[in-house]
Amino acid sequence: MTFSRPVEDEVDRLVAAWKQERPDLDVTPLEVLSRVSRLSRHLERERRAAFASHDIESWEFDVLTALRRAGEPYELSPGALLRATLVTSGTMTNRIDRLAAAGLVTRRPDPEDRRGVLVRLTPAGMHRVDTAFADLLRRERELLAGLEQHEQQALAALLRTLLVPFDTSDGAAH
Amino acid sequence: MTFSRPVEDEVDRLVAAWKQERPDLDVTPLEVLSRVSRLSRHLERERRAAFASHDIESWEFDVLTALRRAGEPYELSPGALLRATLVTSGTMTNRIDRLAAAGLVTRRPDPEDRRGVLVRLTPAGMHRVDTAFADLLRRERELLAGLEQHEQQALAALLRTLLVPFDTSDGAAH
DNA sequence: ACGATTTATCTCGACGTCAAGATAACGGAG
DNA sequence: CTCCGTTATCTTGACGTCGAGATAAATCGT
Repeated sequence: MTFSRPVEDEVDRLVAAWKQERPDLDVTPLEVLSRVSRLSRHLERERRAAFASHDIESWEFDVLTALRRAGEPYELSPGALLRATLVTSGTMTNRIDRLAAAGLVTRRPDPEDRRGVLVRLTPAGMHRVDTAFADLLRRERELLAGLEQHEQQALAALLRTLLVPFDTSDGAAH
Repeated sequence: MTFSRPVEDEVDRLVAAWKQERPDLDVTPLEVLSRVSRLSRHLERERRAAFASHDIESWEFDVLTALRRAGEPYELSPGALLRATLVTSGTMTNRIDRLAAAGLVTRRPDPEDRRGVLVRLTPAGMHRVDTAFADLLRRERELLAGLEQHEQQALAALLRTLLVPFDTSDGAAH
């Protein structure tokens, strides 16, 4: 059995400072949520660096992977894409415009709903995303190397509990 | 003893879709990291909503809390602030400008280093941040209500492990 | 059929962030 | 004391996102 050494991260210091300044408040929620926010920020930087070598940007990747995951014929509506990526509709329109200009997706009217359009991955987009994704997974595995398999599973399960309420009630962007 | 029901979040669906489309890849890193990113995004929305009622914005809060935590005399350099908030120097300059214009902080030259300046919380800024912080903690506690105390502690510990490498090697923004 | 409501997407202006570079001052080596 | 690399902050321009509103079509109740 290994005992955890007193290794501190920035959040430990942050919480200690609050206890000093506002001993009347219970700041334990920060132990979890502040770490989530900060880790996410660090991850975003890592992603950006990882993608730089593949000539792809973070936001492009998010959209292309959603289409890639959808499977044949790699086609989704803008609405489905914005729900998958947690951005607003204006943002998604803009993203699709730029991806189409880059030849990574095409846009065509939905034959079954004349309000809608369908966004489809091109072969070029497919190749781009598959290459970048493999590399991303490799780098992410390294970031998790500090945790045992079972710890990763436990962490995933705990995070899922927090996430379910958001993903159940419609967390759709407008 | 309670058995966990098969409650799914969006990441479960996302991982399942990848296994279908790319059975050759091991996508388990996403179980953790994708949840961190998505949860952070949801949290940011919650924060924005919470702050709306206090006439304060998310980015303002981040800067003001850093100063508040610092304790008497509630004064830090821009450099310290950008390290605390994980933004770049240009962003921080801009933020301080706007906070100063709003009368929530003041800026004065550092008497000991003529390159530097010191940013200090005003009484108005202090009041603003203390009110908003109490409310934020209340809301965050609700978000964590789905987890027992010991689960929250376990989650915090696991996240710390992932965070330490970033916070140890200088994760400073430029 | 008709009108009201909902849904899907796009338009546009305001805003915050980033990245790179400019400026100025510090601090150690010789 | 001077040179030079480093550090601290600010400036600037490009860019991506948001949020509110516009447009158009589908859906539902009567």
